Amino acid sequence: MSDLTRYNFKITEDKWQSYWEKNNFFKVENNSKKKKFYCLEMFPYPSGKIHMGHVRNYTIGDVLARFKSLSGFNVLHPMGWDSFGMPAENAAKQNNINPKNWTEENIKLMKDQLKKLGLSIDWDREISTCSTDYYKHQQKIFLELYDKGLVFRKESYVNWDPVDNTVLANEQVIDGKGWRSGAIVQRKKLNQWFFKISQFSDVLLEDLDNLNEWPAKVKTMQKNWIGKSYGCEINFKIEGSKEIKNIRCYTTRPDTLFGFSFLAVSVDHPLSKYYEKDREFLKFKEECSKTGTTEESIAHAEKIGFKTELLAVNPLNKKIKVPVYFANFVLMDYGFGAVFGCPAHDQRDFDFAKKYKLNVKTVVKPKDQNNNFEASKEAYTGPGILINSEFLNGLSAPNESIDETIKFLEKENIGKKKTNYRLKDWGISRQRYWGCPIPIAYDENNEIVKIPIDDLPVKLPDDINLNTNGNPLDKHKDWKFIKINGKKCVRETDTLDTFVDSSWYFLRFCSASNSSEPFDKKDVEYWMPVDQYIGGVEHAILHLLYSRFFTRAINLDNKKINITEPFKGLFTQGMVCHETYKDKNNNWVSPEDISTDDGRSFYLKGQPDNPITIGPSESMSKSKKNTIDPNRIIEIYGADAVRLFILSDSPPEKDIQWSESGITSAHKFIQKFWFLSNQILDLIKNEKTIDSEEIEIFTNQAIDKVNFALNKFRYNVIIAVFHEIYSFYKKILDKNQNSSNLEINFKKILTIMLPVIPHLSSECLKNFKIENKIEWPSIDHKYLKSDKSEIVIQVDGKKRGIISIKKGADEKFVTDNIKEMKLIDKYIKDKKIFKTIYVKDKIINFIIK
RNA sequence: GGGCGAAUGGCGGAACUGGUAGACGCGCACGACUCAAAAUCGUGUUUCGCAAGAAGUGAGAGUUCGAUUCUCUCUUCGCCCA
Repeated sequence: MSDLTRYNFKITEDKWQSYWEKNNFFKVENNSKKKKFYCLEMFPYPSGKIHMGHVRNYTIGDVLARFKSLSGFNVLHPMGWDSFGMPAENAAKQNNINPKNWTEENIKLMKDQLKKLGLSIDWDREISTCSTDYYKHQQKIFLELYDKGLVFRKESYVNWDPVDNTVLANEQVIDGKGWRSGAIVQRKKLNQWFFKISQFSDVLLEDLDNLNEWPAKVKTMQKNWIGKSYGCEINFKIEGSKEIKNIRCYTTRPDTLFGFSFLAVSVDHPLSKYYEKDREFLKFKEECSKTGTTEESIAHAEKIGFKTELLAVNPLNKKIKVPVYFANFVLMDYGFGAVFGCPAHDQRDFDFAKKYKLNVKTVVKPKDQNNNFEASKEAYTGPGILINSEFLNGLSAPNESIDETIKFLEKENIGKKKTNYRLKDWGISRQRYWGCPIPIAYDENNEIVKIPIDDLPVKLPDDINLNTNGNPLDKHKDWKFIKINGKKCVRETDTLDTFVDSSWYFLRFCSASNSSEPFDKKDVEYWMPVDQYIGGVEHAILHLLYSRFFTRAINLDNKKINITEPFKGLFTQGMVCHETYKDKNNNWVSPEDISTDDGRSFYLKGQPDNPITIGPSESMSKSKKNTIDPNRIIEIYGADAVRLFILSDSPPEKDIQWSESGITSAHKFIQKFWFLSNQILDLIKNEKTIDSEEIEIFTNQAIDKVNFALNKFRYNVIIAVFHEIYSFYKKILDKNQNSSNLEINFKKILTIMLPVIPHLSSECLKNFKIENKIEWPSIDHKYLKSDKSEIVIQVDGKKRGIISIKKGADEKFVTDNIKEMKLIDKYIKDKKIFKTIYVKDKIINFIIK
């Protein structure tokens, strides 16, 4: 007798997980005659607890990895830890422990949790970016890039917290104040390290076209981020100063030059040094420093200016002279730190001009307006025709007018055409302890000295006092002062941005155990590029762009690897959302703390007089208390149920709503299927009848649907097919007939379910005496469609009936058959058929009107 | 403000290149089992209508024999950039 007891997922899932582990089931070799498939999910930050976002990300990846593996590919599916970064440092500060211990402890916890999901990961290749085994190679790469001239040092502005004595990331600046100290953040100039990513602006942009397995959305975002623009640099003559005779500007709209009414420069512009003794200017500069450094904060801030006594001359009409301002909305990093203001055709300039009562002269009119058109309420930025612009009048803006203006400026030697990029060089210095040390020192003349290769890695010191202001490494005298070749040196105390760690980890996975080199050329040639990369869309720009930069940087001058694009396919999954709850005092409430008696109205657990209001479903976050702990759910329902549900309700690229009823229904399915499988096991012991065509057709079609859905990432459709499979085989069971092809087909079914619910499938397959050599079933195409087709009968495009007829029938045959049907007489009667449209095996449409 | 995308039952969603709209799940209703409940199983479930039938994929137009699918305008929402 078969096992008709309930499916004990705890025992079975444990059993298979340890079986896979003991047998090194997912260990992958670098040399194989099989075709390779590199499946990678973005590696996690080891916070100590997995969240539903991880569950979704890694389940999607695991389904693909298992599918490819069953399909005969040699699959690399590794996992690692993005383990440097601020949370460890903060936690260590709070609890007075070492970030290293905290991180390693978390990795242990999280690894156990991930293993409980039953992922097909080759743990032998596990890497952790905070281990010297990893970052020693990174330091080597850093020095190589330095030798290639891709690393440099320059002064740059940062958000400075004057209380904590530390640099803040943009997102740590809230309303102009430090998130921790609450102090007003200052802009401070610091010497910092940069990667010269701008050298690759053009190729990074152009090569986006080749990434045809990337979402268009991500490519657009990267394109906008790189922000290539064609414009013009113009040299303005300045009057009223002995020192400054010219100011150079960059503009994308030189054609609006006749609407020029002021010139604005950044407070950091070289011009500013002549105003350093001016108290009013210093006050203004300080005011500007409160604005912050992001483009967004500048855009939102009120436009303010400081008027100088200087005048700028309009190069197209030298009689026109306009005032020169310092302004808070001009960035030194963009263009030349100076812009010419044309209020009529730029909203920012318009706001500024209104505030300081400057001239607004309209020089472009929309095509359907007359020449008296005036941009009086807001700037007009659309296309049109040039007016009030002397020799430019009548040209169409923007294309024709821009070309013509540039031609003139070049001829007169006042300006020239220039391509500009929004993408800035990548600042990689972080004044923090918990990051990869920069392998650089400075000698007594403050000259840069590379740490010799033999002295690598530069290890982070363990004995560190984190409870100091500023960078703890800076205070660690033993570590900081060293000798290189007998010369006294001071170490660089900045550490690397953690985005550096994740910019090459996918290469490291190819040769995870190579201790002498970051990676082995042969391994990388075999595995790269990543065939499918899966992760959150929040990394659409920085992480992916930096990784694309890194592969090019590593390849520069000496082709170390055989690829330029690291990620052939990219998939960005949606977020996991949950309803939000608030109590009567407007406090967020966790879903675990609410109760209901009737399923309609809810109250705070144990407090029936404290009603709960249900808010919209939003992405799970600790602050809104709408998180669900995957651990708890796995405990209650099992990993297979969680995997099944997280894929079932929405297509993977869209957000998914977590629901209690959803996970219970997934759990019920697992139980139901277990009974079904066991009952079929019983049934196949009976005497066999002949092959059932019905089974053959259904099973082949089911496999076909699953194949299709797998290739298109329509994983929610796969789950729908699973339900169809259940109800079909339930009906077979009810017939209580063992067709001679039942067993073989049901085994195929179990196999195609394996990527999604590996534990249950493996257990069922084992009961069917299949344990090793499981292969993805092939399709017998003759069963995909029967020899009859259902033809829809339409009259005037409306569905009026359906007829089942042999395949490939011609129009006459179909019409003759339809004529015998009374159904159609009703609609056609004695009306004349004008025209008949017949699409073979699909549809026939009679037009009678 | 600019760019991109989305809108289908009470809800999540399905529909391959224009060809039976609503697969599958949730919820709900009814029924079976039960002293009863839970669990489980079965049936039904776009709307209006007793029915025949009609309408129907955010709104409005267009192309077409035929539009959820293609084109245009608009509305709302989301994301990114500003």
